[in-house]
Amino acid sequence: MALYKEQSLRIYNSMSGEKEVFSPINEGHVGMYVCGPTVYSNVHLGNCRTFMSFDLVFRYMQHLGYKVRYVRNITDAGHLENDADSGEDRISKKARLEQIEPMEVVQKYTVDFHNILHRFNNLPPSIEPTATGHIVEQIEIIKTILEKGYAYEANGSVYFDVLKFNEDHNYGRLSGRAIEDMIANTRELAAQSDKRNPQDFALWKKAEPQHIMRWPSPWSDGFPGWHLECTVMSTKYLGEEFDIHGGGMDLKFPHHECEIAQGEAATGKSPVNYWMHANMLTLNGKKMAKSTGNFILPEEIFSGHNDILAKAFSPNVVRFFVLQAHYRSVLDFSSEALMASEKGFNRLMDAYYSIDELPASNSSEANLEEWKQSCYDAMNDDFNSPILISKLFDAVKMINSIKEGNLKITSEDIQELKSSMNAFMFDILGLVDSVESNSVDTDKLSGTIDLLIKLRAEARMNKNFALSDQIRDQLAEIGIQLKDGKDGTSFSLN
RNA sequence: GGCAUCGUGGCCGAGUGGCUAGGCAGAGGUCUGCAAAACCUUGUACAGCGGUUCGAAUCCGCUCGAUGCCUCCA
Repeated sequence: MALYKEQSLRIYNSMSGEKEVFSPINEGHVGMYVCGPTVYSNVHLGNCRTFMSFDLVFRYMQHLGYKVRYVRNITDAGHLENDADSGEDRISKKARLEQIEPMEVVQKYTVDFHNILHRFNNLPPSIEPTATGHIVEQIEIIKTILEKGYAYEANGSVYFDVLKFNEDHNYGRLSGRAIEDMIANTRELAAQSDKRNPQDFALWKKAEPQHIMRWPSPWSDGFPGWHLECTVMSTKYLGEEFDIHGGGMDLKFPHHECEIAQGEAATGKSPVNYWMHANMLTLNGKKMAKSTGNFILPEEIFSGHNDILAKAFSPNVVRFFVLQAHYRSVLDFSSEALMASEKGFNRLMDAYYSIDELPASNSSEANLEEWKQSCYDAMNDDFNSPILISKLFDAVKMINSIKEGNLKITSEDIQELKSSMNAFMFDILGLVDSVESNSVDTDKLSGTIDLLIKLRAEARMNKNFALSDQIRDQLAEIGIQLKDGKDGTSFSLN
């Protein structure tokens, strides 16, 4: 029997503002769409946090036995940068700056994006469609929305008629905005003369002569509007109504609001059952953002090449740090916080690796079933990874107590503990088993260090502490720490 | 200005009415040739004021503060 029948998963739905029991449209299947990146520069850690959050969702759903189709787009057509820029989009602007083709920029940063997410051990989505690959579909849906009367053409561009839509639908439901308020609080914007109303948004934009990325359409040579690609690609691959739509909190308005409007205008159906929004990663108390320069790149963290970092941190530790906060909470990035996570992470991994050496007893004093269910309860409660991690530390305590002889456990339970820890740490949280992934190198390394440990033990036996301390200290200098325990010396790599 | 979210101990970060988060740091202890590591034990908290309640960090109101969105944005 599939696990999802035993576990009751609840998801916080941004639309209702409440945690709701998750019930997919088709039993056993989940359709999930997540707004992907605009590939015009390197992804920063803030972007990565969002994708790690949804990777957690993807992984847990799969663990529960759901067949998940996870669609995440690549925005390679660029969005309008600002009104003063006469419709020039980000990707083509960058291209001109670097004297290369737009698609070269797209390729470069798409590769970077994939590499970075892979290092964070994110699973690739099931489908990763691009905006430029779906221009035809976007033009078709614009025609439909025009036919239904929710859009109008003006000077070669097509705009969504928000006021018209709001007459028989509710624009602003997701973000909790009333259209009257929006009208009352509209900023003074120049160069919006084609729009009937400032709230209207572009479905198709006529390209200025210097605009590189352009496609023919019934209205003009131009490019699709900012919000259309997600509507088209989500419904093409998941259906007019699908289960989960995710994205960063900053996309809630206007992007997701516009997606709802476009979907409802085109099909008459509300496209999404569960809206999920991942919160921001902050740096210095402010949102990480490319545009403000307040960001840190994953590469800088892996290498330690950034002034705010005391040292380098592995992708694994960064992922653990991110998962120690709930996805709907703001998380502040700092070297200190990462340092704390690293120590905790190492303790967790050390405990995991010591499970195989635990002594078995004839009976168990620990209630593993109860512990395991508490781990599921955490995840079932809107993917509460910080609680899950606290439960894993309960297991660390359990493992250490068994090791110290203060707790008895059967060999069956040891196996159960190991497989559960394995599932929660690696399958669900997506941490990487570093011993397993580096086995070839560590074989040679550990043989070498074991020799040094033996030599040091001999020196200590002969009370040659000068030599034994030299071995210990010099290994420490190159990042190898010797650990003297009851049953001899082991080591760890820092 | 409008809408939304949040304000937890030295730091990070869970928790939504009564009972414990967890991690890091700190203190004490075990172990050690000395250390480190590991393990055990352990303290300090719910922005402020008022209200509801037998009982509030948790609900309500106000004040102060912070952040996000309102323009591309994970």
